[in-house]
Amino acid sequence: MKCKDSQWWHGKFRGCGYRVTIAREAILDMLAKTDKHMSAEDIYMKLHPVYPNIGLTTVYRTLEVLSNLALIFKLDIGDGRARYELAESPKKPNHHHHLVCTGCRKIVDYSDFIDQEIKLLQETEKELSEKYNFKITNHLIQFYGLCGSCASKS
Amino acid sequence: MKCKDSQWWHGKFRGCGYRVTIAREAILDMLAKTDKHMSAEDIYMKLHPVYPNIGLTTVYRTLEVLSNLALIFKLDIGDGRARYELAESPKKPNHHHHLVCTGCRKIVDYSDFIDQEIKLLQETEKELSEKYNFKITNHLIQFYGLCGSCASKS
DNA sequence: CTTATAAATGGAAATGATTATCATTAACGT
DNA sequence: ACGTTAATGATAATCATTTCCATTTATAAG
Repeated sequence: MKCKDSQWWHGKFRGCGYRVTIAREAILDMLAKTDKHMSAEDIYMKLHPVYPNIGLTTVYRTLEVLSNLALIFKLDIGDGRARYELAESPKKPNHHHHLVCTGCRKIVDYSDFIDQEIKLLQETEKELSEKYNFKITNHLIQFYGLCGSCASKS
Repeated sequence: MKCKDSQWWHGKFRGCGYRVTIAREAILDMLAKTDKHMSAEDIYMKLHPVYPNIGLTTVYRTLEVLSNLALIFKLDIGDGRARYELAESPKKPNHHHHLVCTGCRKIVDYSDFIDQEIKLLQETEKELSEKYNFKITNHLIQFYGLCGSCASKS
Protein backbone atom coordinates (compact mmCIF):
# COMPACT_ATOMS: atom_id res chain seq x y z
CA MET A 1 0.00 0.00 0.00
CA LYS A 2 2.34 2.67 -1.25
CA CYS A 3 1.48 6.27 -0.68
CA LYS A 4 2.27 7.50 -4.15
CA ASP A 5 -0.62 6.87 -6.39
CA SER A 6 -2.92 4.85 -4.29
CA GLN A 7 -4.48 7.61 -2.28
CA TRP A 8 -5.85 10.07 -4.81
CA TRP A 9 -9.33 9.06 -3.73
CA HIS A 10 -8.86 10.25 -0.14
CA GLY A 11 -10.05 13.67 -1.22
CA LYS A 12 -13.15 12.32 -2.83
CA PHE A 13 -13.87 10.38 0.31
CA ARG A 14 -13.51 13.27 2.69
CA GLY A 15 -15.34 15.59 0.36
CA CYS A 16 -18.35 13.33 0.62
CA GLY A 17 -18.16 13.10 4.38
CA TYR A 18 -16.73 9.61 4.46
CA ARG A 19 -13.79 8.70 6.65
CA VAL A 20 -10.77 6.88 5.34
CA THR A 21 -10.38 3.61 7.20
CA ILE A 22 -8.16 0.57 7.07
CA ALA A 23 -10.99 -1.55 5.74
CA ARG A 24 -11.90 0.84 2.95
CA GLU A 25 -8.30 1.25 1.99
CA ALA A 26 -7.68 -2.48 1.97
CA ILE A 27 -10.77 -3.30 -0.07
CA LEU A 28 -10.29 -0.62 -2.70
CA ASP A 29 -6.62 -1.47 -2.89
CA MET A 30 -7.27 -5.12 -3.53
CA LEU A 31 -9.88 -4.40 -6.18
CA ALA A 32 -7.37 -2.10 -7.84
CA LYS A 33 -4.83 -4.88 -7.97
CA THR A 34 -6.91 -7.63 -9.46
CA ASP A 35 -8.67 -8.07 -12.74
CA LYS A 36 -11.07 -10.61 -11.28
CA HIS A 37 -14.72 -9.99 -10.54
CA MET A 38 -15.06 -10.68 -6.86
CA SER A 39 -18.03 -11.26 -4.61
CA ALA A 40 -18.27 -9.81 -1.10
CA GLU A 41 -17.31 -13.15 0.34
CA ASP A 42 -14.38 -13.59 -2.06
CA ILE A 43 -13.06 -10.28 -0.84
CA TYR A 44 -13.67 -11.14 2.79
CA MET A 45 -11.83 -14.44 2.39
CA LYS A 46 -8.91 -12.97 0.56
CA LEU A 47 -8.49 -10.17 3.06
CA HIS A 48 -9.00 -12.28 6.16
CA PRO A 49 -5.48 -13.72 6.50
CA VAL A 50 -4.01 -10.22 6.46
CA TYR A 51 -6.81 -8.31 8.18
CA PRO A 52 -8.56 -10.84 10.39
CA ASN A 53 -10.54 -8.10 12.07
CA ILE A 54 -12.39 -6.92 8.97
CA GLY A 55 -15.83 -8.49 9.17
CA LEU A 56 -18.07 -9.56 6.32
CA THR A 57 -20.59 -6.90 7.29
CA THR A 58 -17.97 -4.23 6.82
CA VAL A 59 -17.06 -5.63 3.44
CA TYR A 60 -20.68 -5.29 2.34
CA ARG A 61 -20.96 -1.79 3.74
CA THR A 62 -17.70 -0.70 2.19
CA LEU A 63 -18.65 -2.06 -1.19
CA GLU A 64 -21.83 -0.06 -1.06
CA VAL A 65 -19.95 3.12 -0.22
CA LEU A 66 -17.38 2.59 -2.95
CA SER A 67 -20.14 1.82 -5.36
CA ASN A 68 -22.01 5.02 -4.44
CA LEU A 69 -18.85 7.00 -5.04
CA ALA A 70 -18.53 5.29 -8.41
CA LEU A 71 -15.08 4.05 -7.49
CA ILE A 72 -16.19 0.51 -8.13
CA PHE A 73 -18.88 -1.10 -10.21
CA LYS A 74 -21.30 -3.70 -8.95
CA LEU A 75 -22.15 -6.34 -11.47
CA ASP A 76 -24.76 -9.00 -11.65
CA ILE A 77 -24.18 -12.12 -13.68
CA GLY A 78 -27.40 -13.83 -12.80
CA ASP A 79 -26.36 -16.25 -10.09
CA GLY A 80 -27.71 -14.26 -7.18
CA ARG A 81 -24.34 -13.11 -5.97
CA ALA A 82 -23.06 -9.63 -6.75
CA ARG A 83 -19.53 -9.12 -8.08
CA TYR A 84 -17.46 -5.99 -7.97
CA GLU A 85 -14.73 -4.53 -10.11
CA LEU A 86 -12.76 -1.32 -10.12
CA ALA A 87 -14.56 1.37 -12.08
CA GLU A 88 -12.84 2.76 -15.12
CA SER A 89 -11.07 6.03 -14.52
CA PRO A 90 -8.90 8.49 -16.42
CA LYS A 91 -5.94 6.84 -14.73
CA LYS A 92 -7.08 3.40 -15.72
CA PRO A 93 -9.32 3.46 -18.75
CA ASN A 94 -10.63 -0.04 -19.17
CA HIS A 95 -14.12 0.28 -20.47
CA HIS A 96 -15.44 -3.12 -21.38
CA HIS A 97 -18.50 -5.28 -21.34
CA HIS A 98 -18.97 -8.82 -20.16
CA LEU A 99 -19.35 -12.21 -21.72
CA VAL A 100 -20.67 -14.61 -19.11
CA CYS A 101 -20.60 -18.40 -19.17
CA THR A 102 -23.87 -19.66 -17.77
CA GLY A 103 -22.21 -22.98 -17.00
CA CYS A 104 -19.24 -22.06 -14.82
CA ARG A 105 -19.90 -18.34 -14.42
CA LYS A 106 -16.59 -17.46 -15.98
CA ILE A 107 -16.53 -13.84 -17.06
CA VAL A 108 -14.64 -12.55 -20.06
CA ASP A 109 -14.08 -8.82 -20.35
CA TYR A 110 -14.20 -7.76 -23.95
CA SER A 111 -13.73 -4.44 -25.62
CA ASP A 112 -14.14 -5.48 -29.22
CA PHE A 113 -16.73 -3.38 -30.98
CA ILE A 114 -16.77 -1.25 -27.89
CA ASP A 115 -16.51 2.01 -29.81
CA GLN A 116 -19.47 1.21 -31.98
CA GLU A 117 -21.40 0.03 -28.98
CA ILE A 118 -20.67 3.21 -27.10
CA LYS A 119 -21.71 5.30 -30.04
CA LEU A 120 -24.98 3.48 -30.47
CA LEU A 121 -25.58 3.56 -26.75
CA GLN A 122 -25.10 7.28 -26.64
CA GLU A 123 -27.56 7.86 -29.45
CA THR A 124 -30.07 5.50 -27.90
CA GLU A 125 -29.61 7.08 -24.53
CA LYS A 126 -30.29 10.52 -25.91
CA GLU A 127 -33.35 9.37 -27.80
CA LEU A 128 -34.83 7.40 -24.92
CA SER A 129 -34.05 10.12 -22.46
CA GLU A 130 -36.15 12.59 -24.44
CA LYS A 131 -38.89 10.28 -25.52
CA TYR A 132 -39.59 8.77 -22.13
CA ASN A 133 -38.44 11.64 -19.95
CA PHE A 134 -35.86 9.54 -18.17
CA LYS A 135 -32.63 10.78 -16.67
CA ILE A 136 -30.40 7.91 -17.76
CA THR A 137 -27.46 7.22 -15.51
CA ASN A 138 -26.19 3.85 -16.56
CA HIS A 139 -26.40 1.03 -19.01
CA LEU A 140 -25.77 -2.65 -19.06
CA ILE A 141 -24.70 -4.82 -21.93
CA GLN A 142 -23.91 -8.43 -21.39
CA PHE A 143 -23.71 -11.57 -23.46
CA TYR A 144 -24.50 -14.97 -22.06
CA GLY A 145 -23.47 -18.35 -23.36
CA LEU A 146 -21.33 -21.38 -22.78
CA CYS A 147 -17.57 -21.28 -22.77
CA GLY A 148 -15.67 -23.89 -24.73
CA SER A 149 -15.20 -26.28 -21.87
CA CYS A 150 -18.79 -26.04 -20.61
CA ALA A 151 -20.14 -26.44 -24.14
CA SER A 152 -18.24 -29.67 -24.64
CA LYS A 153 -19.44 -31.07 -21.33
CA SER A 154 -23.13 -30.70 -22.17
CA MET B 1 -58.66 -20.30 -21.87
CA LYS B 2 -59.87 -20.95 -25.35
CA CYS B 3 -58.62 -23.95 -27.19
CA LYS B 4 -57.90 -22.25 -30.47
CA ASP B 5 -54.58 -20.55 -30.34
CA SER B 6 -53.58 -20.87 -26.78
CA GLN B 7 -52.33 -24.41 -26.88
CA TRP B 8 -49.78 -24.51 -29.66
CA TRP B 9 -47.15 -25.02 -26.99
CA HIS B 10 -48.61 -28.31 -25.77
CA GLY B 11 -46.55 -30.09 -28.39
CA LYS B 12 -43.37 -28.39 -27.32
CA PHE B 13 -44.15 -29.38 -23.77
CA ARG B 14 -44.80 -33.01 -24.47
CA GLY B 15 -41.89 -33.20 -26.86
CA CYS B 16 -39.59 -32.23 -24.03
CA GLY B 17 -41.11 -34.73 -21.63
CA TYR B 18 -43.09 -32.19 -19.66
CA ARG B 19 -46.70 -32.70 -18.72
CA VAL B 20 -49.37 -30.13 -19.38
CA THR B 21 -50.95 -29.13 -16.10
CA ILE B 22 -53.46 -26.60 -14.86
CA ALA B 23 -50.76 -24.59 -13.16
CA ARG B 24 -48.54 -24.41 -16.21
CA GLU B 25 -51.45 -23.52 -18.40
CA ALA B 26 -52.66 -20.82 -16.05
CA ILE B 27 -49.27 -19.22 -15.59
CA LEU B 28 -48.33 -19.15 -19.26
CA ASP B 29 -51.78 -17.93 -20.11
CA MET B 30 -51.62 -15.04 -17.73
CA LEU B 31 -48.16 -14.00 -18.90
CA ALA B 32 -49.49 -14.09 -22.45
CA LYS B 33 -52.28 -11.72 -21.52
CA THR B 34 -50.31 -9.03 -19.75
CA ASP B 35 -47.63 -6.62 -20.82
CA LYS B 36 -46.39 -6.25 -17.26
CA HIS B 37 -43.17 -7.69 -15.90
CA MET B 38 -44.24 -9.86 -13.04
CA SER B 39 -42.41 -11.47 -10.16
CA ALA B 40 -43.14 -14.98 -8.94
CA GLU B 41 -45.12 -13.56 -6.07
CA ASP B 42 -47.05 -11.17 -8.30
CA ILE B 43 -48.12 -14.14 -10.35
CA TYR B 44 -48.96 -16.21 -7.30
CA MET B 45 -51.09 -13.39 -5.90
CA LYS B 46 -52.89 -12.70 -9.11
CA LEU B 47 -53.66 -16.37 -9.71
CA HIS B 48 -54.63 -17.17 -6.16
CA PRO B 49 -58.24 -15.94 -6.21
CA VAL B 50 -58.97 -18.13 -9.22
CA TYR B 51 -56.65 -21.06 -8.49
CA PRO B 52 -56.23 -21.10 -4.71
CA ASN B 53 -54.51 -24.45 -4.89
CA ILE B 54 -51.54 -23.33 -6.96
CA GLY B 55 -48.72 -22.85 -4.46
CA LEU B 56 -45.86 -20.40 -4.64
CA THR B 57 -43.41 -23.26 -5.00
CA THR B 58 -45.20 -24.43 -8.09
CA VAL B 59 -45.11 -20.94 -9.52
CA TYR B 60 -41.34 -20.88 -9.11
CA ARG B 61 -40.95 -24.33 -10.59
CA THR B 62 -43.22 -23.57 -13.50
CA LEU B 63 -41.41 -20.34 -14.28
CA GLU B 64 -38.18 -22.27 -14.43
CA VAL B 65 -39.64 -24.80 -16.82
CA LEU B 66 -41.17 -22.15 -19.07
CA SER B 67 -37.92 -20.28 -19.02
CA ASN B 68 -35.96 -23.40 -19.99
CA LEU B 69 -38.30 -23.92 -22.89
CA ALA B 70 -37.74 -20.30 -23.89
CA LEU B 71 -41.44 -19.62 -23.72
CA ILE B 72 -40.82 -16.87 -21.23
CA PHE B 73 -37.90 -14.65 -20.41
CA LYS B 74 -36.56 -14.06 -16.92
CA LEU B 75 -35.35 -10.59 -16.29
CA ASP B 76 -33.38 -8.96 -13.56
CA ILE B 77 -33.75 -5.30 -12.85
CA GLY B 78 -31.39 -5.16 -9.93
CA ASP B 79 -33.72 -5.26 -6.97
CA GLY B 80 -33.15 -8.87 -6.03
CA ARG B 81 -36.45 -10.09 -7.38
CA ALA B 82 -36.74 -11.77 -10.77
CA ARG B 83 -39.44 -10.71 -13.23
CA TYR B 84 -40.84 -12.65 -16.12
CA GLU B 85 -42.36 -11.78 -19.46
CA LEU B 86 -43.60 -13.73 -22.42
CA ALA B 87 -40.80 -14.45 -24.86
CA GLU B 88 -41.08 -13.04 -28.33
CA SER B 89 -42.33 -15.50 -30.89
CA PRO B 90 -43.21 -15.55 -34.55
CA LYS B 91 -46.84 -15.21 -33.47
CA LYS B 92 -46.05 -12.26 -31.27
CA PRO B 93 -42.91 -10.45 -32.35
CA ASN B 94 -42.18 -7.91 -29.68
CA HIS B 95 -38.45 -7.71 -29.39
CA HIS B 96 -37.53 -4.87 -27.09
CA HIS B 97 -35.10 -3.82 -24.45
CA HIS B 98 -35.70 -2.26 -21.06
CA LEU B 99 -35.37 1.14 -19.52
CA VAL B 100 -35.49 0.76 -15.75
CA CYS B 101 -36.18 3.46 -13.17
CA THR B 102 -33.88 2.87 -10.22
CA GLY B 103 -36.25 4.88 -8.05
CA CYS B 104 -39.59 3.15 -8.43
CA ARG B 105 -38.47 0.15 -10.54
CA LYS B 106 -40.84 1.11 -13.33
CA ILE B 107 -39.89 -0.63 -16.54
CA VAL B 108 -40.35 0.86 -19.98
CA ASP B 109 -40.12 -1.46 -22.96
CA TYR B 110 -38.57 0.33 -25.89
CA SER B 111 -37.87 -0.74 -29.40
CA ASP B 112 -36.40 2.47 -30.76
CA PHE B 113 -33.05 1.88 -32.35
CA ILE B 114 -33.75 -1.77 -31.96
CA ASP B 115 -32.78 -2.58 -35.53
CA GLN B 116 -29.41 -0.97 -35.23
CA GLU B 117 -28.91 -2.55 -31.84
CA ILE B 118 -29.75 -5.96 -33.20
CA LYS B 119 -27.41 -5.53 -36.10
CA LEU B 120 -24.53 -4.49 -33.89
CA LEU B 121 -25.35 -7.23 -31.41
CA GLN B 122 -25.25 -9.83 -34.15
CA GLU B 123 -21.88 -8.66 -35.37
CA THR B 124 -20.52 -8.51 -31.86
CA GLU B 125 -21.94 -11.88 -31.07
CA LYS B 126 -20.30 -13.44 -34.07
CA GLU B 127 -16.96 -11.84 -33.33
CA LEU B 128 -16.95 -12.71 -29.66
CA SER B 129 -18.16 -16.18 -30.33
CA GLU B 130 -15.16 -16.89 -32.53
CA LYS B 131 -12.57 -14.99 -30.59
CA TYR B 132 -13.40 -16.41 -27.19
CA ASN B 133 -14.84 -19.73 -28.28
CA PHE B 134 -18.18 -19.09 -26.65
CA LYS B 135 -21.50 -20.44 -27.75
CA ILE B 136 -23.57 -17.32 -27.20
CA THR B 137 -27.19 -17.92 -26.38
CA ASN B 138 -28.47 -14.64 -25.09
CA HIS B 139 -27.80 -10.99 -24.55
CA LEU B 140 -28.90 -8.32 -22.19
CA ILE B 141 -29.20 -4.63 -22.86
CA GLN B 142 -30.68 -2.38 -20.27
CA PHE B 143 -30.64 1.29 -19.44
CA TYR B 144 -30.98 2.54 -15.89
CA GLY B 145 -32.02 5.96 -14.72
CA LEU B 146 -34.74 7.96 -13.04
CA CYS B 147 -38.18 8.41 -14.48
CA GLY B 148 -39.67 11.90 -14.57
CA SER B 149 -41.51 11.60 -11.31
CA CYS B 150 -38.62 10.02 -9.40
CA ALA B 151 -36.19 12.61 -10.78
CA SER B 152 -38.31 15.48 -9.53
CA LYS B 153 -38.60 13.96 -6.08
CA SER B 154 -34.85 13.78 -5.52
C1' DC C 1 -62.89 -46.53 -19.09
C1' DT C 2 -59.58 -48.41 -15.39
C1' DT C 3 -54.79 -48.80 -13.95
C1' DA C 4 -49.99 -48.19 -13.18
C1' DT C 5 -46.22 -45.12 -12.90
C1' DA C 6 -43.53 -41.42 -12.85
C1' DA C 7 -43.87 -36.53 -12.98
C1' DA C 8 -45.93 -32.62 -10.60
C1' DT C 9 -47.58 -30.50 -6.51
C1' DG C 10 -47.93 -27.93 -2.02
C1' DG C 11 -46.70 -26.83 2.55
C1' DA C 12 -43.10 -26.57 5.70
C1' DA C 13 -38.46 -26.19 6.54
C1' DA C 14 -33.90 -24.95 4.74
C1' DT C 15 -30.78 -22.04 2.28
C1' DG C 16 -27.90 -18.28 1.18
C1' DA C 17 -26.95 -13.59 0.15
C1' DT C 18 -27.61 -9.36 2.08
C1' DT C 19 -29.26 -5.96 5.87
C1' DA C 20 -30.55 -4.22 10.39
C1' DT C 21 -29.40 -3.73 15.33
C1' DC C 22 -26.63 -2.09 18.84
C1' DA C 23 -22.93 -1.76 21.89
C1' DT C 24 -18.00 -0.76 21.14
C1' DT C 25 -14.11 1.35 18.65
C1' DA C 26 -11.65 4.61 15.92
C1' DA C 27 -11.13 8.77 12.58
C1' DC C 28 -10.20 13.42 12.52
C1' DG C 29 -11.41 18.47 13.26
C1' DT C 30 -10.49 21.31 17.11
C1' DA D 1 -4.87 14.91 23.63
C1' DC D 2 -10.08 15.16 23.35
C1' DG D 3 -14.80 14.81 22.01
C1' DT D 4 -17.98 14.07 18.54
C1' DT D 5 -19.77 11.13 15.37
C1' DA D 6 -19.05 7.83 11.79
C1' DA D 7 -17.49 3.08 11.31
C1' DT D 8 -17.17 -1.50 12.93
C1' DG D 9 -18.20 -6.42 14.03
C1' DA D 10 -20.93 -10.04 16.01
C1' DT D 11 -25.31 -11.60 15.97
C1' DA D 12 -29.88 -11.76 14.57
C1' DA D 13 -33.26 -10.73 11.09
C1' DT D 14 -34.96 -10.59 6.18
C1' DC D 15 -36.47 -12.13 2.05
C1' DA D 16 -36.38 -14.41 -2.41
C1' DT D 17 -35.73 -18.78 -3.85
C1' DT D 18 -34.93 -24.07 -3.11
C1' DT D 19 -35.19 -28.41 -1.03
C1' DC D 20 -37.79 -32.20 1.09
C1' DC D 21 -41.18 -35.46 1.11
C1' DA D 22 -45.60 -37.32 1.40
C1' DT D 23 -49.66 -36.83 -1.66
C1' DT D 24 -51.91 -35.95 -6.02
C1' DT D 25 -52.48 -36.09 -10.98
C1' DA D 26 -51.33 -36.41 -16.09
C1' DT D 27 -50.78 -39.66 -19.32
C1' DA D 28 -49.54 -43.96 -21.70
C1' DA D 29 -50.98 -48.70 -21.85
C1' DG D 30 -54.35 -52.27 -21.48
